[in-house]
Amino acid sequence: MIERVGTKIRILDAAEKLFGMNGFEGTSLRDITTAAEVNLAAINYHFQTKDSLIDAIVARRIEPVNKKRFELLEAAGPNPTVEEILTAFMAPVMRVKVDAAVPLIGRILSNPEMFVERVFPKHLAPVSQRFIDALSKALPELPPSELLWRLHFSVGVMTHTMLWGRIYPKITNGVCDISDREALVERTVQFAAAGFRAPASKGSD
Amino acid sequence: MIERVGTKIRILDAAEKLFGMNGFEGTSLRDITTAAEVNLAAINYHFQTKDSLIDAIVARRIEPVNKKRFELLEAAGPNPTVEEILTAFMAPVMRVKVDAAVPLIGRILSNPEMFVERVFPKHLAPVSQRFIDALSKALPELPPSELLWRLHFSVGVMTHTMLWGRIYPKITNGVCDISDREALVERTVQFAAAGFRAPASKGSD
DNA sequence: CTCTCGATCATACGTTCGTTTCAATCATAC
DNA sequence: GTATGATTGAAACGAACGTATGATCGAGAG
Repeated sequence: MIERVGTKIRILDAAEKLFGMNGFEGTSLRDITTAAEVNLAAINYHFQTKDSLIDAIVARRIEPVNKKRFELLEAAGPNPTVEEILTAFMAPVMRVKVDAAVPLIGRILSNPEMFVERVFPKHLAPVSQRFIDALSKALPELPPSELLWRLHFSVGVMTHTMLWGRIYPKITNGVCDISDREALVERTVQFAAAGFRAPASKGSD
Repeated sequence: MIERVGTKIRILDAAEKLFGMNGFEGTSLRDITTAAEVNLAAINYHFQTKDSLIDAIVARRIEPVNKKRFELLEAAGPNPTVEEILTAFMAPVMRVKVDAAVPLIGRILSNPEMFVERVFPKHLAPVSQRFIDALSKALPELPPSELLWRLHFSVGVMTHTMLWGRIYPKITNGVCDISDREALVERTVQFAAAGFRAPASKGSD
């Protein structure tokens, strides 16, 4: 007898993959149940609504990432460098094992409405404050608003890379492949850290 | 008698605004015709399909931006600096006058499927090659693949900023407002230019 | 005036969506 | 065995979607 993994997990796995590939609005519950080989009503039975399903999928991937972020920041000691802070912030995202989760995270982070209403308040507000504190300690001469801008820019670097990882090699003849995640972490951290160390722009307060 | 601007332009304006706010799939033709105060059938009469309407909207904003990009790159002379190249690449996007077009451009650039199939081949392939050439001339010691990665990162900085400009101040108590576009250009160029000048990562070929 | 033709109108078509219903099924406890 | 509560199944609901249709409007030409 074939070991059949539970319906709930089958739905989560299929939905994660399809949401990542086609977006949240571009994926119907029927797409998901067909891929998961479960009945249509199973989604509403286990997750009530489509939005709740999305929340469950998001939580399943973001919570371990945030845990790892704190661990890495902790492990870097009391006075981490910019590179160490950025690595702690970015690496757990980029190292996500499940390939299907990579474009999904990109979708989440490039969906402002969903993010600001449902993801940020629940999952990211405490994380970001902690990292802002660490960065301002590592870069005491950088004005706070400029620091926020640059953290914002760094999130853009990370998000764009995850969202486009599946697509970008197609328009560059194979360059910019994201399969080597460790090289990716090094590249993004190096780029963002150099940006953080640039002289503050004149306009900042 | 009130001067009524043509139906076609009313549709383009309303659709641009709504697509920017709610995304392409999150905006129905009925939303658009209601906002534009035109009949539902007017969209199909003037633009045939929703996809064609999207193409028309994209073209209306991207073409002038690309024209300006070439002009700025040209004006920087035969050997532009990294900052000049990045300014030529980013500033025309960020200086777009129509406020509604800013989140729209963010939507386009954060929609890989649409972008790789419809926007990139038609509007951006020649532009990107030109800027890649200029950058590799300004940074001859940087391996080509690393240069592509960093251009990719820079697009992420730009895209994320435009997409989140409307949202970000809400979660930072007003910081990171994009209304001062010139300051924004300076900030992003400074950040990205520093990233480009970082030493090449070990993994690059 | 009448004719013409692009533009606009109300309305409807067929499809797909998220969600609901209720009967059928399964595992477990008694 | 039977009873019970959780899960799955087939089918349908109303709503919203993109698109199509055919009548009507209105300005310019003759």
